[in-house]
Amino acid sequence: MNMQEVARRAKVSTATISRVLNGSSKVKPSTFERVSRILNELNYVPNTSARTLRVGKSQLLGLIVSDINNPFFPELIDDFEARAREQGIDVVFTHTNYQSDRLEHCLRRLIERNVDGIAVCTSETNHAAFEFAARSRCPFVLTNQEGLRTPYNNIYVDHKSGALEAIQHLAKLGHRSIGFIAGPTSFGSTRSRREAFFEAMKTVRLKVRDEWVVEGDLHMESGHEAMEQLLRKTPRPTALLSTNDLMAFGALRAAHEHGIAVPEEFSIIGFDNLPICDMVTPPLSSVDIPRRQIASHAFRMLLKSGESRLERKLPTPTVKTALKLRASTAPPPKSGKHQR
Amino acid sequence: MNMQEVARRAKVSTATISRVLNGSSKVKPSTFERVSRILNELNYVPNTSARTLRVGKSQLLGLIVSDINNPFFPELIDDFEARAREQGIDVVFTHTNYQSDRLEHCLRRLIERNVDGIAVCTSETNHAAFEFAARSRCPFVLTNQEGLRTPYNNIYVDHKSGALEAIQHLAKLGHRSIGFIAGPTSFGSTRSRREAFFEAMKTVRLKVRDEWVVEGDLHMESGHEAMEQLLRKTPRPTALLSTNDLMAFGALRAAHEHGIAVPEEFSIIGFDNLPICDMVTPPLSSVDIPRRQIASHAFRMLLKSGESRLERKLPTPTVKTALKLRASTAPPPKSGKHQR
DNA sequence: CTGAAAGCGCTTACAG
DNA sequence: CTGAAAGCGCTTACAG
Repeated sequence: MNMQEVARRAKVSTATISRVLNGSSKVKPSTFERVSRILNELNYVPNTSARTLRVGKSQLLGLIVSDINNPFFPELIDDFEARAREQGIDVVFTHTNYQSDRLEHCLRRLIERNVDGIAVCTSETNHAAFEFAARSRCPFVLTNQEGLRTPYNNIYVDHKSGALEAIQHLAKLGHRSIGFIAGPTSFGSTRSRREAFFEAMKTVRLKVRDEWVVEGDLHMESGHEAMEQLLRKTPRPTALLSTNDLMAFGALRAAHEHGIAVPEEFSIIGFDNLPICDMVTPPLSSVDIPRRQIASHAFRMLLKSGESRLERKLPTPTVKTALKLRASTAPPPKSGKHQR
Repeated sequence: MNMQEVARRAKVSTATISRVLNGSSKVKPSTFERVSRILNELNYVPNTSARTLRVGKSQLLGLIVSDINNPFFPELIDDFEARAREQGIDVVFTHTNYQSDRLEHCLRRLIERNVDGIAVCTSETNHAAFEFAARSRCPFVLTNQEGLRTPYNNIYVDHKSGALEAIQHLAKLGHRSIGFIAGPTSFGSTRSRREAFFEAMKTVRLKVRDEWVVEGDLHMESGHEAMEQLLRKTPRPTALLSTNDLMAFGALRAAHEHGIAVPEEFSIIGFDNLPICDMVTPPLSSVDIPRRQIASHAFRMLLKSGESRLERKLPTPTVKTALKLRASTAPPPKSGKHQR
């Protein structure tokens, strides 16, 4: 059932069918009415590929994330897709599994599909891939890939605001000995969280002890192990900030296993503010990354750089992180080591 | 940069370009070689819309889920997408937010895109929508929507095997008083979990007390409330099965707040086996729904019903559920009510 | 092994 | 307000 067929049955040209389909105002109301009815009766479904080929726009956006199994992403995807749907735009979704070489492949595939724009929400980076995308003229936007000065459309996530809030909160509770579970240095976002921690400690005039900075791989297990390491130190910290929530959950588990009560004997703050923070015991305080805001910015930027066909870079929005307080922090125990 | 342009530069026809692109064997090796090189130099990206229009197949599959924020779905999406990628197929992803009227809209949009098939992984049902899809001739497969006898391609999830394992496990530990947190009756999957619970109880010859069956809305908060209701009963159960993990987490939280130790004083088993089960305290035992298996079946069935253009229904695979034991169950306290 | 040509199903500038 | 016709960028049956 194509337009030809409909046109024959309605005794009009395909041009008129097309006009009715697209709600053109220059169709005589009675014709419009009649064609609409026939369209419905025939259960006509237009062919988007033909339309895309003709018009050059697909009403499709691409969304690339690192890892759909990471609970950080669903809300971001949700928000992006909801905004797209409002505008009658579909979303092709793909993920790289943190492999930067897959990024180029993903971009290419999306560009072949004539997507109108691509949001790249990955931890890993691949400049060759970005250059390729730029050459193709397909609008794209990076989230938290780069600092403020990059040639590409970009959204900047300010990790400092949230890290400072977290450290200030701990300091105000009386903590002087604060550890950090760091992430791999290969990702921009984990690097900037590390820097944010150091800077915040400086701001509140607390000394960072190198042996209290332990590196994990972002998974829960490595947080568990990092916590065990921290607990073996003498002296040991009375609180910690973790690069992400998953590792903080591991730390929570380790504390529990060692009979250390959180928050009474040890305070923990995560990073990400995953929905699961409400489900663990105690509920985990965490620095929120405003994923929905990020998604909305990305969507708007793609829309804008698509419509205006403009080549120049759009202004880079900055989104702030902020501490979401739950129940995993308290004043430090009276005299750390001798407790119990 | 289209094929015309490449053809001119390579001094061959577009037919030859197309053959090289598609790896046809009937091209003279030297020509193949030369054209390939030029293709690379020119950074040519084929136009998939044109190809789809011409060939009638899009190398695109649609995937519809109810709710991406539900941690049940990411693994399913992951598996489906991974299999698609292996075959050079992209996935358009969309979700209904549990609104059955959105289902038809989603299907229509995917069909307009000429997707080669659609996997419908939703809780809600909409028969009008399925009929519409069937009329369109676009292959689609439902997961756990229907029983074994339906005109549509379908994957059957056997909740009984897992529920029985769970109840048998509790019975073997010595539990005689087992409650159930039910889900809404509007979803097929929650209905069949309820039936599976009743049947399992019958099998182990335990009586179900109506006042120990409490209904929730699948969210954590309602599990919390359900648990509080159960704890107020006299006599009260010593264990419970929950229709899903999220509500079981709520129950866990409620127990904790009321100073009831899980599993020493109360055993809890969930349904879904979400990755988060490992992150709560104590780790939650849960009936696993083999989502990756479901996704794989769905993918294979779409591939098959696409290639053979066959109209008849494919055989319905059955996937079994099974208990995944963690740490949230133990023998009941010696004398339930008088404990402590 | 290669090319000329038709045609997939739309939209739109143009003419009336 | 409506239609005839061109053309978007591919693939493929056909001819050579």
